[in-house]
Amino acid sequence: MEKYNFKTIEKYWQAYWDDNKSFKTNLDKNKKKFYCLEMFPYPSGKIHMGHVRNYTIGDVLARFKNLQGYNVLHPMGWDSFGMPAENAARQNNLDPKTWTEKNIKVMKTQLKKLGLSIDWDREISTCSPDYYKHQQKFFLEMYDKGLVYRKENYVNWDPVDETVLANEQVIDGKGWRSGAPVERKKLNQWFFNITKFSETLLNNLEELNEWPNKVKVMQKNWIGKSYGCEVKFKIENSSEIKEIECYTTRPDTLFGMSFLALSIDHPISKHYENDKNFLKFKKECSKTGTTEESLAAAEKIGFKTNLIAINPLDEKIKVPVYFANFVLMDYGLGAVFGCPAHDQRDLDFARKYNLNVRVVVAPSLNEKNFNVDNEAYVGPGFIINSSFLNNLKCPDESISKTIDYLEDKKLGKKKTNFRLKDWGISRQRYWGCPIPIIYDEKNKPQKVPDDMLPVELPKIDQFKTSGNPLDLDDSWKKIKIGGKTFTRETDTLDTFVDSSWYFLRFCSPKKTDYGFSEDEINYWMPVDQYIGGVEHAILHLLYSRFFMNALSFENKKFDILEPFKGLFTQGMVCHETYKDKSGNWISPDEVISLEGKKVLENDTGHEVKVGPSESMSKSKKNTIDPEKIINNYGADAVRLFILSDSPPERDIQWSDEGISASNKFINKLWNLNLKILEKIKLGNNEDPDNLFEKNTNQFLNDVSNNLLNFRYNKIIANFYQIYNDMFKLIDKNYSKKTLTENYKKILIAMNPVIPHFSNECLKLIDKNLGNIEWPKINKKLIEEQILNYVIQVNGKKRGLVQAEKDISEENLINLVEKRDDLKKYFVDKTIKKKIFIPNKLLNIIV
RNA sequence: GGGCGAAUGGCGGAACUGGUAGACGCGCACGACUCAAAAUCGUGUUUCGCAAGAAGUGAGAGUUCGAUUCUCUCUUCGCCCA
Repeated sequence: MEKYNFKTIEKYWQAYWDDNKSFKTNLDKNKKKFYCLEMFPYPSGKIHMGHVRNYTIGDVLARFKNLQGYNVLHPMGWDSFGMPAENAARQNNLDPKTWTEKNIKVMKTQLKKLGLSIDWDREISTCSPDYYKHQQKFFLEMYDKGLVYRKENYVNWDPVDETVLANEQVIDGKGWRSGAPVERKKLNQWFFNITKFSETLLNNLEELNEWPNKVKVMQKNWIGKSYGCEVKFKIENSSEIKEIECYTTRPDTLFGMSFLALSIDHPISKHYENDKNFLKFKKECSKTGTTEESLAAAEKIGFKTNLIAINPLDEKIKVPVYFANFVLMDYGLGAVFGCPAHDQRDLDFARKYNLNVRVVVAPSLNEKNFNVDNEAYVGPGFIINSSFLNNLKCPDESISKTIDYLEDKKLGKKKTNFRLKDWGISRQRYWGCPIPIIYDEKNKPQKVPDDMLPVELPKIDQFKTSGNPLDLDDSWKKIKIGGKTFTRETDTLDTFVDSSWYFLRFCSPKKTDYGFSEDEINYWMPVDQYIGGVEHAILHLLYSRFFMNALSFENKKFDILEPFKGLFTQGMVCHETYKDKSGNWISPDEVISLEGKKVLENDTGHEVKVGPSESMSKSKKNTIDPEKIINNYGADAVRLFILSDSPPERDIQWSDEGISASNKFINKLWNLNLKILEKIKLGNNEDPDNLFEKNTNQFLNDVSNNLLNFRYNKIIANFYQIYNDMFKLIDKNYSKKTLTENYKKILIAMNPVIPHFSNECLKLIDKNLGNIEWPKINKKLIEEQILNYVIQVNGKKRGLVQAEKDISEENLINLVEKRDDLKKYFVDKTIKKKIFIPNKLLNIIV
């Protein structure tokens, strides 16, 4: 058996595609376009298997659409701002730019080795001023439109590193690097007014019918539209504070209220600024993080004021007013009323401070003595103990009736509320896009003048261990315009901003005066198929959708507002995990498999504990380096395997057996190919049977269908099947014409998955092949003329009968009666009924 | 706690709108080639049974001539939100 020399052949074709710019795309209004985009990578150092999977899935689609004659846009770029670069710079004493650029170079070479059909002339990098200068323009445009504003907001502050932490950098309330308890700190920050589009972002989800439903559900929950009511509570005993307004989604439980709770940032807190105990309480609260999750986990604590609030529905119900750590200022009005019987949080609070618990909802009308102990009742039922609301069905009738009543009496008003908050975009970091704002002597923000854009990052040689370098660099920070001194904004933009419009930039990557050309956007957008990990299902996708709306707000720039027509979220790549005796993780490279199951440590020969397969991660050391695998088996084998074992939306197990099977298969294909070439050379004896042609068309049909439905694992099964078919048939004597035509079609159908192999084989058949096209399928050949009919007796399969297509019921029964092995099941019995499904089955009921 | 989804051989997974369960691959077993091994090729491989046959798609019910597929209840696992 001859070995397929993937090294030479893959190198040849990759150079060929590069030299000929085979995947270069231009706007061509006469051709139907297809925009295929995979989420662009963060240049962290080397590509990982997740990238391999993501980009292989996309590449198969792009190549398929190319063969189908579409004008395919398939670009690649780098999401190159972000914290890892700063961390690496600190560690290695260099600047983030150098580190990032080196990584990009390495990863680009690696991606090319995968044989991706990418138009590299459109390559972009978000950390390049050529990219972010347009982003700064967008920022200022949005500033002019009122979509950007500044306000004070809490951040996670690491007091040791003197830096702001992202939520994921806070682990158990402590900074991930310093280990110091994280504090809440108020900072002035910039915000995008994404909530202006809450309704649009929610409603437009409905038209996205090529998105996975689960992603739409997640976005819907994230936006979190709720219907409720703002209720006014009179304050009895204060000359300064007359009333407090609360937002609630459950006004029907008002009669069960036993306290009012305010956020510590509620305007009323100003009245307590001189109260030592309140300040102490506030400090206590600042110890819990800023996330909803950490607040939910934290103990509920309160600070009791002297205020007494009156229930608007019953003036006899008077309750104390607390400041509480679980009320957030940016949800609703920063004030809620507590109904302990029907809200777990309120119940915990009430038990702690010995407050009244009054049940106002019972599961059914015969349970009027229903009681709540330490578990709040939040289910449906009927209203009790609530005067005129009694017996209303909850929540169907009770909520709307209460709101009507409150509105009628001018005690409250109906209000829809969104969970979605405005997008805080300030980051106290160096390695990001500078915010194009300067402050005058009075600290008033001003736009950086247009002719001074882009605001570029200053070059830095060394990273101090703490603080933001931009803040420390006065030569950059201070700027003189027209004799006046200004101070630059030293925060940079959240990197999610960079990735919120990169898909637009790909349409006009070289345009210098603006971020994109409207003409090109209107041709290429929307992205027909977007492919990436489900971990970006909420933020990245929502922000991108917001950006389209924001850019076109008050000044229509393009025809479409939804950036991604189709979305596909691929699963992760997993691998077994290994630990040594002392419980340290061991990488697969250090583990050796002997006599089947026993797994030993390579160096020491010690036995290794094999753990469950988990998504590949550096911390668990269960990663496999794609470049090594490509070097050992070739890109085609890797592409084949990464698609073969599991449906692309599910997690896949990486296995040595798997990749080696793919490698073997390509070698088998190669040897079959040599045999076919020989047969083509010889072939002149006409074998009348057209099985080869029939199988070919069946194969084309299956592959086409599976390609369109993202059933890539089944495509690989189709490959194995057609190989098995060809292998069986190759000893027959087909004509040169039959062999050549059909084998070519098979190779073309394999081209999207194993492009190097396919191109090489096609070249061997026909040197002057030229452009290849997706073959037309002859459906007539696929339709069977002789079918296997299933014969059931009482619904149980008893055998098969071969008969011609479209046979009548009577004729089929005649055939069955001639078969002793089938006849025996019903011959002595009375036939009650016969069910005949044309071209499928016959069920005899006795 | 709420929402969404999944569960099929030793393993990854097939089965189009209810109509042959287990395609295809891995693994395993046996055989061929070889002094031998690797590689390669051939045969077999859901379970029980010598066989005829029976059972079988997480568990239990239901609808149906017929259910992996539809409905309900439960169990376990995954993801998202809290």
